[in-house]
Amino acid sequence: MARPRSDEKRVAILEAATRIIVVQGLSAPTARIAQEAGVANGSLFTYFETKTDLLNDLYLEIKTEMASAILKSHPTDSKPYDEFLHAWKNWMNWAVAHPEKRKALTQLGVSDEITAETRFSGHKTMAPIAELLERSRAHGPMQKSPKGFVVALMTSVADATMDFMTQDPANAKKHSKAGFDALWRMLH
Amino acid sequence: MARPRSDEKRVAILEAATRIIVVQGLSAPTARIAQEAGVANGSLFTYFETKTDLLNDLYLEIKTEMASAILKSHPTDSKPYDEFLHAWKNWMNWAVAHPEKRKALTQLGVSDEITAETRFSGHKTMAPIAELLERSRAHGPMQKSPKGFVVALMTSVADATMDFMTQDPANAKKHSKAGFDALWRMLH
DNA sequence: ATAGAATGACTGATCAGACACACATTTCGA
DNA sequence: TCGAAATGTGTGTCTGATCAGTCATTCTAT
Repeated sequence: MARPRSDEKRVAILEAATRIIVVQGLSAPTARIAQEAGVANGSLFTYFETKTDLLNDLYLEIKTEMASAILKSHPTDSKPYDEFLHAWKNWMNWAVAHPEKRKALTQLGVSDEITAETRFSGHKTMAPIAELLERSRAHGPMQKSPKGFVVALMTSVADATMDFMTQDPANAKKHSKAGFDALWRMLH
Repeated sequence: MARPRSDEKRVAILEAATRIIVVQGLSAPTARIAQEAGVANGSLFTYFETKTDLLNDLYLEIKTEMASAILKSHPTDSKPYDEFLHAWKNWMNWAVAHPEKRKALTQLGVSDEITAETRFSGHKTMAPIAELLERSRAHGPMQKSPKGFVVALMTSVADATMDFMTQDPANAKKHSKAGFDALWRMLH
């Protein structure tokens, strides 16, 4: 059998794309991404049919990684508060550890290159976190609001918190707690 | 270069840009914008030196309009709650009445075409609203958090609320109140 | 008559993607 | 065991399309 199309290079391209997108935006030339990945620009298209495919794959890859980071070593039998706080800390830690992935994800998220299907898959990876949120707001003032609205509020508070942590890393821990407390107050 | 004669055409171009950007994104050709505005593509450049200038002007124009809509008929001698709720309602009404401007503003806000100066000017127009927020959180649990963080949280909750109202207009009023209550809980 | 506004064909630059080829690995016949 | 054909991966030059911005010219108001 011929050497399999290496998954390593695919990953290298995705990582290169992340780095380039952060500084050049989504209009970064594929040739620049290929160069950064140490691959010929023609080769890029043997791994991804089109630039759009590359961007969609990247979006999903990062979102999936983020979701699994949030659920890392998740305590199953704890109180909602502890469960949720644990997930929140994981989330914020991931954001601080991977600012470039988060930045790329933000750019991809508002791009119209990302298809509805891709967004839907992305949402599905966040389903366990949404479930956690459901349990946390079960008896609070938002129990009558649509689930999607509460999820949107949580996400937006998380995003704002992550932005601020990235911008002022010295007080990251403090901001993380303040953001969580603010969210918790919102739900109770 | 030639100086523009009519401010009307400048406005027409900005409005056309809003409409086109909503459906085509920021990569929409200037020729398309000019066409929508009923102007020759060369003429566009007698009103705006470059495409980047056009986008920056548009960002500021919309942001300024939004800020003044929020402060419309603002009650000066009321309690913080009433003042803030009034401003919130204005904000949400503006968003529902001008979904395309909001959409364009969102796109422009994340674009790297918008300069730091432009963003700074944009923030300045929101200063009165930030001031209002300051009064509303004066004695709450967030009084120790940096002003910028609290503003960011408010903005993100507002954005999420506006998104949901636009997406589910039938229950817009309900969502508006739910969003405000959530924000108020966050601050108290 | 003239100054400045408006025009639209044109240009140079950029970029996604194609394509023809080079090269590595596996298969297979003798 | 060995060489060569077959199979499939990787390359980089090339091309057609797109687009921001230019400029020689025309229009319009006074």
